[in-house]
Amino acid sequence: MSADDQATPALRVTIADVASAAGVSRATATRAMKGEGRFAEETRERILEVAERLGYVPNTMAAELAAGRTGTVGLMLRDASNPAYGLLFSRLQDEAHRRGLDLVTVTIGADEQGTKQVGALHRLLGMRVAGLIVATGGITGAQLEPFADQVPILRAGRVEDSARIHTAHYDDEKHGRMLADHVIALGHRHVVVLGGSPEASYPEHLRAMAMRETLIEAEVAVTMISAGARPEEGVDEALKAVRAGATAVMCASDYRQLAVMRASRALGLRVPDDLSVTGCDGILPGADLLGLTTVRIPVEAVASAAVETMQRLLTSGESDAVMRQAFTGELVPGTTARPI
Amino acid sequence: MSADDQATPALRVTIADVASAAGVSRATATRAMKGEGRFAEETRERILEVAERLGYVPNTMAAELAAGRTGTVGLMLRDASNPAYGLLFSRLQDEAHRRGLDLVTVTIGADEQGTKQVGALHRLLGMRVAGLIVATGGITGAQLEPFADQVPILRAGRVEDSARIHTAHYDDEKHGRMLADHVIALGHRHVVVLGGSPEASYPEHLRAMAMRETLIEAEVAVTMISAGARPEEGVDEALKAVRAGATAVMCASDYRQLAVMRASRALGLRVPDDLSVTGCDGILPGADLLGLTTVRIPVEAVASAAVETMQRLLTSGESDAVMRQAFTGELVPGTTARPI
DNA sequence: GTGAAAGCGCTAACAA
DNA sequence: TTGTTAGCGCTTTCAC
Repeated sequence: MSADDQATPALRVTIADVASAAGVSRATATRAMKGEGRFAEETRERILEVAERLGYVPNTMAAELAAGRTGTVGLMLRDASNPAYGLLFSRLQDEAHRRGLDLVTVTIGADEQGTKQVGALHRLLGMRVAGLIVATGGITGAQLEPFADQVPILRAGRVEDSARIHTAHYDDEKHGRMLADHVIALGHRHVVVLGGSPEASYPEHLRAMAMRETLIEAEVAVTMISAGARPEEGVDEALKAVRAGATAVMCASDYRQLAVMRASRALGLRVPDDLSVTGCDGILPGADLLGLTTVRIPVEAVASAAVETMQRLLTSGESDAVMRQAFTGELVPGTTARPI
Repeated sequence: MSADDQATPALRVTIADVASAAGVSRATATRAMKGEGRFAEETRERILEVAERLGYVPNTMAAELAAGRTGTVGLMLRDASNPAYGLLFSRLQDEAHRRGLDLVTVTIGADEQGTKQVGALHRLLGMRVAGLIVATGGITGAQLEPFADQVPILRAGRVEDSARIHTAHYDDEKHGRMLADHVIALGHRHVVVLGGSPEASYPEHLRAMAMRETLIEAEVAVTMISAGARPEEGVDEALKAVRAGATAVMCASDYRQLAVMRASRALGLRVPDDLSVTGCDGILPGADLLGLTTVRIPVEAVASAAVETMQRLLTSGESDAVMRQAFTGELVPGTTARPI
């Protein structure tokens, strides 16, 4: 039997084609293909072989529509060009793979206003995903909340204000404190804190506020600069403060730290001889070569907690208590900050 | 528990609910919602309002199943923890947004063997995506080809051997040549080329071979090292060659370059005083501060060509000629390579 | 301008 | 063990 008019797989092949080619009914074909229910092993092999030969690819939409459930978890991601998010994305995927969860991802440009974000949310909800992991600050808890009793929702990476949404996040405040303690221990008495405004980056804001508070408690003079999203913003102002006597610039992210180092170099200021600089994230490949003083955020821990929690929510009826898990990173002393 | 579930949006709301609440038929509701076909403007407003109030979220699976087509393009991505892929991902998303295409992404761990990769491919195909952009080397042209006449397929980032698959890729060979020319111009006469094996990274392999060829043509002595995927591999061997007289190490990626710099530092070798080092990618934030001598790959151009081409394939009947577009990056002289 | 009805491809009882 | 029969939620002619 080698009359192969079916040499090329066609996506139009339906289970009905497979069934009739194998001489069985659609129901039998379905059961055999997924190995559930009762069927003769011999039949199964024949069906599988026919399916293979015809290039049958099950239509997921139809399957899930009929079954009334989805096997996939939706992931809303922030711009992956930031290595911190890229790595989180990567680790979430790995962990999901390991646990047998399928992830489907949509991302939203950081610059978009609410509209697109909600559009992306609706696209995922429209797919009737079984769960939702949100790894972007662009969408608020309030926007998510209405759907929280339809599908388990977990925010990954940053804290969540809504009481009905689970989280696995970085302990941004603690990170801010760790860095501030380090700078204090180095003996700095006048420090610039350069962070994003709450709207630009809430995590950065949390870090910056924690730094500020910790520094003030230690009676260190603080110059606060709240900048926009672009890392270059506020750098000039920070260096102005340095010329006015500050000895260290604490940045709320590695990106800003790099911007400060760049600008310092351009002005002939040496790091750490003329000023100390710290960041936060510790994800950049090459951060070690630059000697960045920073905190390495616990991406792996957050990713695995996020996926693990999601899986639990999916299996055990979704009536669990709301999970809120914070993870602490590690101080990387580096060489961009030195004793005064 | 109160019996008031009208207030909370429910994913279970179907268009039938909306229709009956608005006192129309499902057909009318559909038309009004998408603004196609004939309907009274007044009716439309009423329906929209009801839908909003009920928290209606259209079931995408049902819609696309019924309509027999999908509005989304599938993206297969390689591990986004590599900033080069993270950035490509990000730019592809941006460009797709701009052009009104919806992207749904699946990624595959780099370590997986064919099985998972094919699984991911089938998941996308199962969703009956309208097109496919493949940005991972983990899946071969041969595996893709069978589906090429069902759905337009475009490979982004690296060259494709299959004659039926469109591409928008980096000109890896040219990049290799550009870097080699630079090193030759600096006067190096004995150079180590450190790249990945073809299996570990095909783009790296192409770059390394082009470097080798260019160097040899200029009668430069070349020591080739073909390493595995991990950037540390082959570094010791490269430095051994340096001690044996080589004056430059040309790496096929920035990652390897960083590894070489790290190891050099550990051994007390200074870059570029004791040896020159080059890389390739130029994507790392902070690459400028490290002064990496590299080629900045044209991620933006590839991303926008990829999406543009896909959109064209989607609109104009998919019988277009196969597109093959190569993009060249820019040499970044840096300070890690200096004249001998 | 609107509604009735016939599916899209698949799954899941329930019979046979 | 296998086939029959309803749908899943939505779109889309084609009458009204």
